[in-house]
Amino acid sequence: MNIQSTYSDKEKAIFESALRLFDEYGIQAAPMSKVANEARVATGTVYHYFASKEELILALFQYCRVSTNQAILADDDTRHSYEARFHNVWHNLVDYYIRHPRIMSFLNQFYSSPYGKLISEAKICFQSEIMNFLKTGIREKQIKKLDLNILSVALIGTAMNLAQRQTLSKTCNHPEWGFGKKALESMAGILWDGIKQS
Amino acid sequence: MNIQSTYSDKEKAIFESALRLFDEYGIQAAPMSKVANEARVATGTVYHYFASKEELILALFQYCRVSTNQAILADDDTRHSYEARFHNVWHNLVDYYIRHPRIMSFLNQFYSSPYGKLISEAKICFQSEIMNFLKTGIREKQIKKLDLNILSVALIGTAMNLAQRQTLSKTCNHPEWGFGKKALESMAGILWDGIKQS
Amino acid sequence: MNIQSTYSDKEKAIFESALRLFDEYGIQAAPMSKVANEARVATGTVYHYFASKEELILALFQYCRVSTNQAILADDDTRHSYEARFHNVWHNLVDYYIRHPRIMSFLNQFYSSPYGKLISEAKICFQSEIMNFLKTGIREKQIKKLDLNILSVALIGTAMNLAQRQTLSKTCNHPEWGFGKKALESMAGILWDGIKQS
Amino acid sequence: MNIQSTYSDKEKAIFESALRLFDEYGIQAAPMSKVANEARVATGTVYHYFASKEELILALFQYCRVSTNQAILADDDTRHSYEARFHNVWHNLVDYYIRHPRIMSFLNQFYSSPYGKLISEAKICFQSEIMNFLKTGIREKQIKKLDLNILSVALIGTAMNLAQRQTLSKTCNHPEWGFGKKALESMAGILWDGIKQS
DNA sequence: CATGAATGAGGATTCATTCAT
DNA sequence: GATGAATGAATCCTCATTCAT
Repeated sequence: MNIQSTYSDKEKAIFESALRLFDEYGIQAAPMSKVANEARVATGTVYHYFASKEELILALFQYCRVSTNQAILADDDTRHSYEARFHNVWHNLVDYYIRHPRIMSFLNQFYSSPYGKLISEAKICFQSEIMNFLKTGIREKQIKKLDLNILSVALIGTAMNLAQRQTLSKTCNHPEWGFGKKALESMAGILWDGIKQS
Repeated sequence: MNIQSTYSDKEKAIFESALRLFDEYGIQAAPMSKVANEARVATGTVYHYFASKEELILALFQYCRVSTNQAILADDDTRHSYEARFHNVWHNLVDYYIRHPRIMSFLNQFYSSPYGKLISEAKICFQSEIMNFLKTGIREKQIKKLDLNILSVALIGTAMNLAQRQTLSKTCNHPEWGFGKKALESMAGILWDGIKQS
Repeated sequence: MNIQSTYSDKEKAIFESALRLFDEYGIQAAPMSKVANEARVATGTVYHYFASKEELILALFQYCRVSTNQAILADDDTRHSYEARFHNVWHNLVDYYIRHPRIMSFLNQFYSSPYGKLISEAKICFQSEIMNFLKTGIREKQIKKLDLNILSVALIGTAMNLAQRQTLSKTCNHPEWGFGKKALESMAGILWDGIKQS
Repeated sequence: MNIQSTYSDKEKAIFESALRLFDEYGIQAAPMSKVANEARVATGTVYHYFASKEELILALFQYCRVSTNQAILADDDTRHSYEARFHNVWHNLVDYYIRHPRIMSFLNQFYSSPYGKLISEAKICFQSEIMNFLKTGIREKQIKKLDLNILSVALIGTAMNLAQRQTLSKTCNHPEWGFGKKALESMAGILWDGIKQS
């Protein structure tokens, strides 16, 4: 049961087109007409599905939020050790953003733009499953009893920042800014060393 | 010798106006005319100092970059322990962004927008002093011999993400998203525990 | 035999919806889609009955024209004195517009808009029954031998203007602009005094 | 001291252009771009002077209202008999609309459109000088003690309606709908006979 | 240097109309 | 007949930029 099945083909085409153009021009500078063109629909059609550019942006945010959420915890397996699960979650997050640079770009722009202020609740919601995952770690005394927001910052802040640089290193042809498998592993290790119950 | 002294009063007024409006409307949606109005100058005057909107944005980026850089390492004191210095640097970064939310907002927007791709070199440069600080830690065997970019991600990714949430918690009136002094301290502690040479 | 019986229920629903929306938004600014919605039919259905927006407007004009015409002379009774009949016709006209403000609004808009120029003949036709009524008055030496158009202006100009103000006084909550029964009576009296054969 | 001197040349050009296009297409269907073109200015220039199409329409209404007002009572001479003055005022009104059919067209459209509801007070104000003129007639026992609004309807309703038909008779090439000098005179006579103190 | 009126290309949005179902 | 998704031309308005004063 995939969330994406709740969107029609046209809506999905519009989302994909928007993601590409938001990445290329920036959310605010991307014209709706181009979004429509690239989605192979008429301008009016976009407005048939989304009342305004803002509505499209918010719907796209939900779409990305849910996709990301699903990807991160999809293969979380409680039979594994918490340490392994933690590594896995963090890697999933990084991987997801690296494999979907436009979604990362969009989410980053969204959060830092005025739109970010529109979603107050939604945002918390976004992270609630990760929050639960971290709570479990504390409850099971696998990680230190730290502020949940702090743990979340440690997990998400590093993953986002790292994926962003990795993507930038490709975009800008600066491979030396990028990371190898070993480097990624060490980042997860730093976090785990920092938060594990010792 | 303050960097800001190299800008005239009008330029600084334009920068401040731009920071406010970029925060309110988003960089791309903020009109030059409003930037001019709020800076109490004529539209033409802005174009006297900055050839175009893009030039203004890039100049503002330099301005913010340098300000931030100065603030972070201004009081670094090599007579203190490296651990203390690390905590200090990280806190300075967080503090600076929290005390200058518009600068944070601008830098975040800048990096996630297409402008971010314009500054390849500049960006690295931005972090070079922090890089040096981290190199020192490795050379002096205070921290593990990790990839410098990874260490930089750990430092900057967490600080940015944390400051952003702190600011959002105020903007959105959700104090529960914010952090107390103790929580901040623990974040720095996690990092240090993760990277210190044990 | 009512004129309205020649229209289907759907057509009448569309007419009513159009009258309401033309009054609210103005003829040109009222969208066909809203006309359809409010008439509880699909957009395409409107186009099934009326080839275009212009056709709808013209059909609605006929509809209103005939309704009005019928209402004004419906109870004209040649057994009464001409003076009484004149008063009655004038009052019927005023009453009809006051009781059907949307029809008045539509006809006013129609006549003052470019559509008004489309109906040359039709318009005269519209007034032909009133013209006949006035001719009778002259023939029977009840009223002065004046230009028929002038008499028609006296009758219709005052009735329209008065009804418009009365309606506006309600819409704008300015009862002092409105008229009582006595004032209405005096208006008819002025006209009669001005045109009667003395 | 002409009211029009308070408008710049560009504003007046925009007004004239708007009057022409509002007459040709109807207020709502006349595009601002054409208004600008015909006024020989750029689109943006129109928006420099008028914040929106609605603002332009309201400003134009004021402009027309004042012009009309001035024209009607400009040559009113209290040394003449009240009857002569009454005829003069009524003729001035008719003449003004006939000589300025676009102003008449605009005012008619304005009053019958939704904009008409915006001006409540302004409208009364518009007629206040005519009201005073009528009051004088009553006070000096030249005309019957009738409701002022009724007198105003008699004066304005007939003048508007007559001018409208006269103009339509030209536009539609139906000279038989029009009026000669004698017919006009008789209309004023009807009114005077109806309202004069006998 | 400073001003702000003027420009006009470009963007968000609407809406009359069509047509496959 | 009835539907309403789809179209895209047309509209209102914005805003980066210029330039005469």
